[in-house]
Amino acid sequence: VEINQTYFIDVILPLSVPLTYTYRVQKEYEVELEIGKRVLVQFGKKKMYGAIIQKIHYEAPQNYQAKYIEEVIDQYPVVNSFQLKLWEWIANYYMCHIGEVMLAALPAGLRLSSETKVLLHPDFEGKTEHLNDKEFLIVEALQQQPILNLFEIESIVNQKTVLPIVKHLINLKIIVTEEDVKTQYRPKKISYIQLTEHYCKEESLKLLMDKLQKAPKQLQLLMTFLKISDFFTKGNQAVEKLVLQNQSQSNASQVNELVKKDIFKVYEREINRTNIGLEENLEINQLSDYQIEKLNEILAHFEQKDVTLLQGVTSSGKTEIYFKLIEKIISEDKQVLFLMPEIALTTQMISRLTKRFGEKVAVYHSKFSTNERVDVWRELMEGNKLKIILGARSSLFLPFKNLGLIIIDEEHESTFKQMEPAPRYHARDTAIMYASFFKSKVLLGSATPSIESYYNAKEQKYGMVEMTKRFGDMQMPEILVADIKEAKRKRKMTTNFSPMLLEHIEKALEEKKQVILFQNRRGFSPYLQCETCGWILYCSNCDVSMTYHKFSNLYKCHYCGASKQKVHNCGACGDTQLTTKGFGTEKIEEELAVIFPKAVIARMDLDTTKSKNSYFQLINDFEQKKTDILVGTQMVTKGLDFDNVALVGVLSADSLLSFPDFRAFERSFQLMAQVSGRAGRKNERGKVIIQTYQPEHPIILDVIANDYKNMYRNEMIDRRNFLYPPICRMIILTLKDRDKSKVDAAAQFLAQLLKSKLGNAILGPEYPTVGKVRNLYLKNITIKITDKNKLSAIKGFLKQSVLELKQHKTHKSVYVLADVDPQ
DNA sequence: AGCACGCCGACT
DNA sequence: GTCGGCGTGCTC
Repeated sequence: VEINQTYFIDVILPLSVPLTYTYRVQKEYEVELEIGKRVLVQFGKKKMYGAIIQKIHYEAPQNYQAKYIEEVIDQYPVVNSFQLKLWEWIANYYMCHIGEVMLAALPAGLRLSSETKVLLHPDFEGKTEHLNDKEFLIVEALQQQPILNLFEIESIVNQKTVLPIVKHLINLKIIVTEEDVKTQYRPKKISYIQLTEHYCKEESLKLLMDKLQKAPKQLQLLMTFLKISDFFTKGNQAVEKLVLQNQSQSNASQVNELVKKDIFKVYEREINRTNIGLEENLEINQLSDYQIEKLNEILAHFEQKDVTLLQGVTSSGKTEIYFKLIEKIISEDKQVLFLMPEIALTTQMISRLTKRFGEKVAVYHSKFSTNERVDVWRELMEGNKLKIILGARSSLFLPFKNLGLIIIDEEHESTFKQMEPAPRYHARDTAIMYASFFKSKVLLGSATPSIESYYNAKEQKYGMVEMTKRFGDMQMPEILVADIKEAKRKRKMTTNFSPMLLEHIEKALEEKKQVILFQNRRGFSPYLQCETCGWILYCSNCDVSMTYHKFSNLYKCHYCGASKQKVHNCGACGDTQLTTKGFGTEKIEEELAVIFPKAVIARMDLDTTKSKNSYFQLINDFEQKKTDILVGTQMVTKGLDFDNVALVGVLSADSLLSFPDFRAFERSFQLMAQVSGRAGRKNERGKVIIQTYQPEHPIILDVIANDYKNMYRNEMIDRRNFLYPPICRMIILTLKDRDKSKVDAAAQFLAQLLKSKLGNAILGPEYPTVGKVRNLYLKNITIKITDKNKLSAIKGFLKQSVLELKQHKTHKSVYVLADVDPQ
């Protein structure tokens, strides 16, 4: 090793940039270098970022002069080598930039980027005569408020381009700018109170007590402190400030008074927000013989295979088996990751797990604050306490050291796949890859597995364990079909409810039982149509109809969020005869209120569960039987264990079945089977009513017969005939541009290029179902890959072809994104 | 992502 | 003319 060599590091920036970048390291920082630590670096003219060290080496870049780093931020790495390897795998497999993976993986509190702040120059004396109007406005604002950011300046001068003005003012030495690097993370601190040295002596303490006779509140505070800290036997023990306040019934300012008088001293300690002091409940939950048998089957599969699929009908007691497995893994001093879809992460599950495993458990999902997330992250990185993480898909990115098992419950859920933005990763598939880094096992659980996973089990790639018995031999619900076509023909459908459904709701209400109604569409009605010419109100930015929301009295676009207030005339013929068509949860709720005026009706959809609290409130009210009928979207199908539900209604099976997607039938089956599982939990057999125009549809028949296997067989025939996953792998390239003809031309060019090498593996280009979103026209090219050994070569070719497309002047501005294994 | 550079329309 | 908006390219 040469003596004068300097170190260089390749870093990952928290940005969507295609490369890693090389920086030079000053001698003084060399000892601090470690892969996974963050360094502060300047990227571009002035912006600063906290970037992750990916590689440390001696190779000076050939074609440019590397910048020096600003500093090494961390004392310890924030990501470990397993995580970095995972990031690289995701970027590679899902065809995105590693910076995008970093953005998804690191909680916001660990990401650093600078913001430009504008301040008055220290030598500025207030002369403003020579300034123009806009410059004057900025200086004036800075005299009011000493620090401004660029957005604030934009609004002050009311224009988008402010940099030339700012630069001019800098040249005039009137203002300066600085790059302010801010952290969002604030550790939680707890204040403790102790006596000051002086009053620890007995005489001075006594004197103090005498002196405080005139201030009874302060005396009381002092006495309470002495009592809580057990001062006379244990000495000057610190007491938590809040505890002292509560016990002495005083407030912070009264405590501060004593601090001012130098009687108390305060110190703060950083604490972690993960579960503290929760007791582990060592009582072993007894498994039934059936559950023990199934657990042993799983363990036997794990001897041979890395992944096992556990197919268990609702309430077959999967959770107890999960718990036993978790127990086993943590007794080997390994960690467990328990993934669930966000909507299934209910308080019920969280409290069950924390009650059993105490402070070994942490929960991690998107409704957590960034501070809470960083605390979980740090505890995993630095501590040794956490053994079990329960979370949604992003908890895959936490810093595990010795993962022994990943459980993925509701494995079939499509929300495990991230759609927007990149990385478009599937948490199940990524978890299987990740587990292999640790040589650990994966358990997939579902009542209605995804076709892919079931196929992999059938092909002997995964182990498979089936649980067909419901716990306590509870019966499967009785499923009835209401033929809407027939009811309409007989003119018995005046509302969106069939006579059969109405009759059963009425009966359930009479018996004081609860009802769940499922309609996979929020809002009041999905479109507004002209009675005269058939015109439909469309979103002006997207290629979809606008949904009417009665509550807010707005027409909303569910794709871009745009809304319109009132529409009186037809956009084509100007007629005023406009009617809302179709129905969503809101309309169902309204019709119900008319038919059953005495019933308490609640609605659970995206619109009613925006806040964390409202979601729990809805579930709570239903659990406590305050609600008679719950109307909802997907949300009602998951994780709710209610005992009193006698009836579940699916209002329109057709809207599921007619979805333009190769997975529509699979999804319809899964959704209907899942809602059905909500009916009749204890003692009684529940009822499910499915309303449909197609009572003879094979999927409906499979749902009635609860025949997953038949659904699977038929689906596989279609997937083979029309070549869809799991028979092949799919990648969809989506091209976007504001100019429709540009997208068409670029898509045509790219498809031609791809076809020249891959032939009929390339489909399209074609318009997706929604051809325009947020004023961007879309076009898809689908790649079907039957030989999975060629997967990475084909991805390489795709990247290269996109680069080639970008070489052409006419096509270079078209945005291309890749979706690997689309959902 | 954010910033510089260069092109082009519209307003003093 | 010039200012400000906007597309394009580059950042170690």
